[in-house]
Amino acid sequence: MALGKGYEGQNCSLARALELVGERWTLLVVRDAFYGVRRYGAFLSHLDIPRAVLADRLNTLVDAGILQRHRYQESPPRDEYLLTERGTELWSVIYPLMRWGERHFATGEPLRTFRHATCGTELDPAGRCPACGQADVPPGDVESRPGPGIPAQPRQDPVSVALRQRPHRLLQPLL
Amino acid sequence: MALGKGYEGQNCSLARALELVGERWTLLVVRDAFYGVRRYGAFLSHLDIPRAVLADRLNTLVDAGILQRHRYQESPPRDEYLLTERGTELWSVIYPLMRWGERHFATGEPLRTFRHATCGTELDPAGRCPACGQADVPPGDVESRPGPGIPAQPRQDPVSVALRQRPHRLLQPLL
DNA sequence: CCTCTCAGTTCGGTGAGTGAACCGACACTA
DNA sequence: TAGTGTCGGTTCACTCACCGAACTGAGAGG
Repeated sequence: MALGKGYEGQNCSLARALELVGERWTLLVVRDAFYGVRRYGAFLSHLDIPRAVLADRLNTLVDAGILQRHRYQESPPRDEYLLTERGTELWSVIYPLMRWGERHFATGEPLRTFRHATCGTELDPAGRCPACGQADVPPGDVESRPGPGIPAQPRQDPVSVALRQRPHRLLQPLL
Repeated sequence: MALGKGYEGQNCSLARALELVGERWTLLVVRDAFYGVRRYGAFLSHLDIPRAVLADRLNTLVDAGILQRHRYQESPPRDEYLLTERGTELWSVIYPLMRWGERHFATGEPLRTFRHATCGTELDPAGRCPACGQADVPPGDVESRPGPGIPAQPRQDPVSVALRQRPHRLLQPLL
């Protein structure tokens, strides 16, 4: 939500959630984190987001306990950004919103499909596995596959390429 | 999401959804529509949203087929804004986001609870009815009740007052 | 050294959000 | 028939978030 920050008048929990997650780009960053994107440069090239905005969003998400920084090398110091438990719970928001957008505003075939990794069945629009009957398939058990709708001029950044090449389990590192 | 408009680079359906629903205030307007708010003035006083922004969001939502205008009197001409089918489907996004905000950022007891109207059971965080086992309780079958956490200085606008006074079925007119 | 990469920060310009004032149609009252 | 109030906006000046391009700084590699 291209947004300012506060909704002070609103004492509703939705307003508080939107103060964090409703800013422009934020949910796309979180979605990429589900896809296994973990590094500044990967978010940057995949999202075409201004560098300053990305730095700000990552900091905000870390401060909110949605992402955590993890130092993966000391010299030069480099961090990656991983979803916390709190962040992982946003799957139940992101997935239905994705499916909603796909149903109503898609231009063709879906670009990605999501399956229950343990049984291979495609998830229903609410994120359940129709075969197992499992109610909330946790994102760690979801496999994302490239869908039938590949655009004419696909993006060439490393994240897009990796996502097109092979099925991939959510939350696992992509690159 | 205080946001600009486009995420052109992103061919993902999430980005397209966010172009509509990700702007600042938009999801709060839609939530109020679920609560049964239907008129410009009611949205205005309940949300404390700038008049111009509200007018813009209502137009955008109507153009996107999420709300529909309904002329309820001719002189002077007055419209109300009702959720379409497409808009109603956003319940599966709004409800989990509300519960997520409540779990992680609430300051006290919940302000509202949501029950399956036909059996009286409180919905689980995913929007299911634990008693009936009904998977997706449609918003029209959800009853919203004032919760235990009433703020010290409650809002006095008509919508807030009505929501505090009595249980109320979603999508039914509030005032 | 020189160059390259990575992860940011800085900075000037633009556009969305803000809030107060204004507007026009109509109803109600005296 | 003038005066007042309501409702649903529009207009306008201001600010602040976003934008993109340039810059920085630490380290790697040659």
